[in-house]
Amino acid sequence: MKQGGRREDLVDAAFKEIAQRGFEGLRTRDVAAAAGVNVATLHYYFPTKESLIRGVLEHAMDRFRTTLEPHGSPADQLRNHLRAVRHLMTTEPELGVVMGELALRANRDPAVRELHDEMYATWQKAMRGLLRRAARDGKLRRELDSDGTAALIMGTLMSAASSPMNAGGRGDLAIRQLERLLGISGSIN
Amino acid sequence: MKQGGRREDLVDAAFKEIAQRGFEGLRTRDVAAAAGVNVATLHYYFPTKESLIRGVLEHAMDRFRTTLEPHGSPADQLRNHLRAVRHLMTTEPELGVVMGELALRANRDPAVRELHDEMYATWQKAMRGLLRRAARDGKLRRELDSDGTAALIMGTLMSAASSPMNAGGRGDLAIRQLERLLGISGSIN
Amino acid sequence: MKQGGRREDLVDAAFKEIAQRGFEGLRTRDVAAAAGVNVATLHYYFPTKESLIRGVLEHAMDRFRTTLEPHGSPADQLRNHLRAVRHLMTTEPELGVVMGELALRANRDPAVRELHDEMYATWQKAMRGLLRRAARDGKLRRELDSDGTAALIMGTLMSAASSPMNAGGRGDLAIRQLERLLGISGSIN
Amino acid sequence: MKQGGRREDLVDAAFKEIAQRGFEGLRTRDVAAAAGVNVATLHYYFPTKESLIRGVLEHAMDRFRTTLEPHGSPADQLRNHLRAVRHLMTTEPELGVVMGELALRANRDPAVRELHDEMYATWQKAMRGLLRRAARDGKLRRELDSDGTAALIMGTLMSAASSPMNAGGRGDLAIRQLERLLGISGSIN
DNA sequence: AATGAATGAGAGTTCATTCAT
DNA sequence: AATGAATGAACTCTCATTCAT
Repeated sequence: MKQGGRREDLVDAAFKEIAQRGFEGLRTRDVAAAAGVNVATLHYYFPTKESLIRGVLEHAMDRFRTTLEPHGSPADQLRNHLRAVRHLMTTEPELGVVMGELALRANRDPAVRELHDEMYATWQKAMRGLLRRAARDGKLRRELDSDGTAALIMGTLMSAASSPMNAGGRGDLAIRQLERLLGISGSIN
Repeated sequence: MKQGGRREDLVDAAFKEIAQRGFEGLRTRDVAAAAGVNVATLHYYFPTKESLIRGVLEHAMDRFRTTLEPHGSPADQLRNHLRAVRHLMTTEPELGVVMGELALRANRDPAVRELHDEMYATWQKAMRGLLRRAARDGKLRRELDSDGTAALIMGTLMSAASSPMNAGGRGDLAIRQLERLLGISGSIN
Repeated sequence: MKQGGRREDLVDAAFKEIAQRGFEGLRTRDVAAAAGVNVATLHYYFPTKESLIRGVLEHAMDRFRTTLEPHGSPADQLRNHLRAVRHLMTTEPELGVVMGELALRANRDPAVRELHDEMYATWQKAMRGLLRRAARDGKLRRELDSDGTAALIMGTLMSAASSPMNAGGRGDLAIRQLERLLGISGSIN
Repeated sequence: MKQGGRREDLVDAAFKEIAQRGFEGLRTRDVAAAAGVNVATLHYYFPTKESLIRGVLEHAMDRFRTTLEPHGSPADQLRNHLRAVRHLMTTEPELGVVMGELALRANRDPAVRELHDEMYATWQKAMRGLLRRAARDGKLRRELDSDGTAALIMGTLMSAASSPMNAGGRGDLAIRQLERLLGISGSIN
């Protein structure tokens, strides 16, 4: 599963570090140590700490994108999407935390902001497409075909993924309720 | 509007600093300077940086609590509550960011975690009370009287308040849509 | 026994502090606290830390001088003197430590050096007087009537009083042996 | 004479600094500067100030041990030992001062205490061995074969080495007198 | 490609001292 | 005579970064 590659190792280590201690507690030395190399080696691959962080964010977003890529039967995609997040929250709680850190950082770091907005735009477009198609198929009430619903879903998912309110299993209450409200709380579960 | 008090000044300054640069960028020296005092003075009031942060968080949560305290006509309380957040997001975007930082930090700092959970529990209790009474009054569909709805509302509000997705005015799309879904998108707007 | 007096209280507190933590660990705040007053009050009585230290040293030397003042029967004075130190070591081990600190500090602080030398000179004069008179009375071998013996006695006493080698009761071994060597290990014990 | 090695340089510099200003006046920056490196470099070798101090103490005790290691003809060892200290006092007065600081610090710092006691025990054992053998050879009065004499010698030596009473050449008065009393004031001088 | 050693620029914290009251 | 509040200067320690090897 792992195929080495110093760069990847370093990004992985940094990812875990951020998930555990936040940007606040991110130390190049710790990352290097966790990856089993010298700090100087880290700087060979990532000239600055910022560049390392950028690497982590790209990686995190890739992971997010990949996992959430709608797939499966055409009409169930929306349902699947939400379910995928519920699943992700359990399997990889770290990802949620890192996404949260990313979101917060986007507020003040223009470079991160750009990454964030790009990802958000992509997501939103996909989301809207799904909603529209679902509505057209009669699987969704007409009035839900909107940017508002996309925003609501995305907000709920993000907060579910990153907030400590959701630790301890009761995390997906909100998502489930949203599914019910949207009328897509599929039989398949 | 301002009534002095070094302690308050320092907390205010730290609050703004966190909102602007995150915990990551919080520097005692900058806080002190912003409050117009020497660093040593800061440490006279707050022995450690951690204690200053705690001060800020308590302050932030107080502010949040106060603002969101449901008031006004009895049946409209829920509506008012949501509206208050929408309003808060515009007036004081900083508060949202700080709450976001708080939430993230709660994931790794037990002391913060405690503060967070306490606030969350209080809020949830209030929320559920509101939902129940609204349902009893016939203003809300029966099936919405639940923990899930409370979680959904709170998640949406939090994410609306702290995420950069919502900057630039389109922030309250999600909340509005939620109101519509709940059937409380009151004529009063 | 205690008749108040802020100055004395402060000196006492500082003395104890030095005995416990050395000059290295002496903090004006701690001294003030131990004396039950504010730091500013301490500075009212002692404008600088140095002046407080000076006060402590004078106090310590007074205590040393007083205790060791040869008294009692004329010929036994020497014996009594040594015995007094042995006694002092048990009763007030703190005094020894402080005298040790004083001696060390004298190496680099001219003001302390002056105090130290003055005390040393006085002591040495008294010592020599004692030795001479004891020798004249036939209580001491002639060849011991010298500066060397005085130096030996004083060195032994000082080291016995301040060195951790002597903690735990086995401290006065050296003094006893010295008494035997000098032939004054009196029947009175 | 000097063979480099940053660690050694730093220890040397710290040693001199302590001799000159005491623990009280020991500043990492000064030590680093004296060794010609940045403070951060000092912390590269010694993570904390305490660890640097420990390094210095070990070094000092090594130096002490080495110098005082009894060598030369078997019966003269005792004499040589005392003479070596007299010599050391003139050649390296700093060592005495540092040993004094060490002794004082041992009173309150358990780690230092351990070092001190260990060295003391070693020394005492060697001393007693010497005394016994000298007595057996008939070079020493029988009644001197004791822990008391060992303690007396050691106390005298320590105080001679570290006390300001001994500055200015008249330092070895006490040792000489002790030699005379013990009857070992050898013709060799 | 990798590292041990080194560093400049801070960071948080401490402390003797001052001053208005 | 006493204090709470304030400060400048300094201290130890940290960290991203560089560089010779």
